[in-house]
Amino acid sequence: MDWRSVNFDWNRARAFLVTAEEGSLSAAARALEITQPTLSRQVTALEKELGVALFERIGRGLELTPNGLDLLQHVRAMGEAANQLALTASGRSESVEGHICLSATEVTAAYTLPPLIQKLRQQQPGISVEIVASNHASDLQRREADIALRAFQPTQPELIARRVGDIEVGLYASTDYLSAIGHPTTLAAFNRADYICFGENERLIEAMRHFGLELSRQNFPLITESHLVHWELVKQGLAIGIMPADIGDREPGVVRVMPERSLLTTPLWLVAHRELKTNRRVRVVFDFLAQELSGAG
Amino acid sequence: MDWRSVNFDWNRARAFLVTAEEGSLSAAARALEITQPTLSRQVTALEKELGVALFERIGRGLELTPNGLDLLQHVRAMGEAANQLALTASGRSESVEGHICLSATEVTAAYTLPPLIQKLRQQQPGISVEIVASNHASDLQRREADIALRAFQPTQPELIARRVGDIEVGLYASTDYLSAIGHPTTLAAFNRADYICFGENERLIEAMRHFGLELSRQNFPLITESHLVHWELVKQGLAIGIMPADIGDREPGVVRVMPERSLLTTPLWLVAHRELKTNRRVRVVFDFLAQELSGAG
DNA sequence: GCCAATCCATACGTTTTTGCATACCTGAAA
DNA sequence: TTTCAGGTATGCAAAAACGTATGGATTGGC
Repeated sequence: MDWRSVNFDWNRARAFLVTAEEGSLSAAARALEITQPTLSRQVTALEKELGVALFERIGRGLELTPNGLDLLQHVRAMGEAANQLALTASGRSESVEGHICLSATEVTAAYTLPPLIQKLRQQQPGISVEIVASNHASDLQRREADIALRAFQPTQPELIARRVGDIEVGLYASTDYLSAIGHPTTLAAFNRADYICFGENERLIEAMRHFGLELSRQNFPLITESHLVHWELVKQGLAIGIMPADIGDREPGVVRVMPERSLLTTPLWLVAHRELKTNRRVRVVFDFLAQELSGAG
Repeated sequence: MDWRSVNFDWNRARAFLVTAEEGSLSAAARALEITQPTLSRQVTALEKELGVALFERIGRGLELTPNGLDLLQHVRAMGEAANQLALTASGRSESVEGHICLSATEVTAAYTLPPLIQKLRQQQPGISVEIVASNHASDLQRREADIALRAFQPTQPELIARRVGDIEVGLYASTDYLSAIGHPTTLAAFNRADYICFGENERLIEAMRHFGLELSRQNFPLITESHLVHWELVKQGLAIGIMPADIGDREPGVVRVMPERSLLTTPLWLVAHRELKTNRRVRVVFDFLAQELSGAG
């Protein structure tokens, strides 16, 4: 075969890809963990090598030229393949020692995972753990994490999932707050309380309606995307919030609202990429978490 | 976005691809125009970086491991995208000076192209020309050539083609050979002559049958894939062969067999990749050849 | 309108990579 | 068995790429 057209510096293509996606040389250099002058030279060299201007230097930053935009789709394809290569290669590694990245919601990351990770690290001291605490689902396909804990079953066929239990979610308030609003006991009384909302969470409002509460926008004077900030607001007596029962019940100064009624039960899924499940280290951590969460749940 | 899984040395992936496809480090190094030790170190470094053994060093050469085979498909995808990148980038170049690669059959390359290229180089001294003389169609998609001359219309939509004339093909023999077989004049007499065959060319035999000749395997004692060797055999009086009329008629000592009858007329197409046609140099050469061949044909 | 922040390009010393020469190995043929 | 051809790995000097430091330029906020 003729390899002439493949025989250019592929690292320069990578430099072009990340620069275009990140929008600036500096940001791309940070992402690739190299310095900005190096990346600048790589991109310039690629432009010279191809004989095509990829970026227009305008003021503070770069802008893709029409030619650069045309060429970007091909380096994107290279990047996708490179990503798959790295993913599959990781899946072939049989080493238990090394790094693993877990993704979970803030609450799970803050309250459920720490004791499990402590136990894991006693059993497997060679494994270092990174926790991505995020309330949106990480993209396992792009390997933003190796293993994710999610409240829903993934639909993508390239992901494998195991249901490890159910989380009962309840309404919680500090005793101070309940005193301040006069120790309500009826649903009608709770309809006049303040609640904390997570952005535009329709599912949560629907669950509350099903619970029996008739809440309007005025019931949500506090909004935060951060579940941990939300929990602090609850603990400090600003409003009523929601929490997994096993966590909320452990919190002194906070009590469950109408504990005899169930607000919401959500499943808990362990998810990993199919390719990565062939990696021994991922398999070990996955099975460990599955056993611990199932046993505890 | 998270670029960690893309952040490995892409040149090492290229080294892996070409080594796997070529079958040995030495061959791959020749293809990439680098030295074998360099390539050896790149492949070794990739294996170490991924933590996966790609090749098994087995005696005289390398052999892909099962893991290497799995990973090969992804670097193949990277290579395809890299190829498209280079192709598209070349198409964006506006420089007239530079190199261009023409593909044609041996006969066309040897007899039709030389005067045209001479004229082209007088008009455009900055263009250097490479001729790929091959009797199978070069893969313009993989850029084995920039422009091809073909006897048929390509079907791939990514190729653009222009019909530049028709080639009349006739049967030719040396006067010495015709004397030796007794100056035959009838079809029946020519049925007892010797002919030269190009491998398994059904189309040619069908044309001869349509011409009126009833030939069997015994009529083809000489076989060669090389059209030029074939022509030498004709000139040196070993058998009857075929040739474009304008070339055959110019050859002293060789005459056309039954010139009043037409053996075959085949179109001549100029073909280029759609992406490359936006390259000014390719456009210049393409249009030059189209004009010259149309005017001459 | 000025200042701070951010970004890109260039200069120079250092690190990494490459090419050359060479040693070593295997498989086939004399 | 010896020899030879073709292939892979290692030592060392040259070349290329990289990081640090720095200058020039523009945007956004006060």
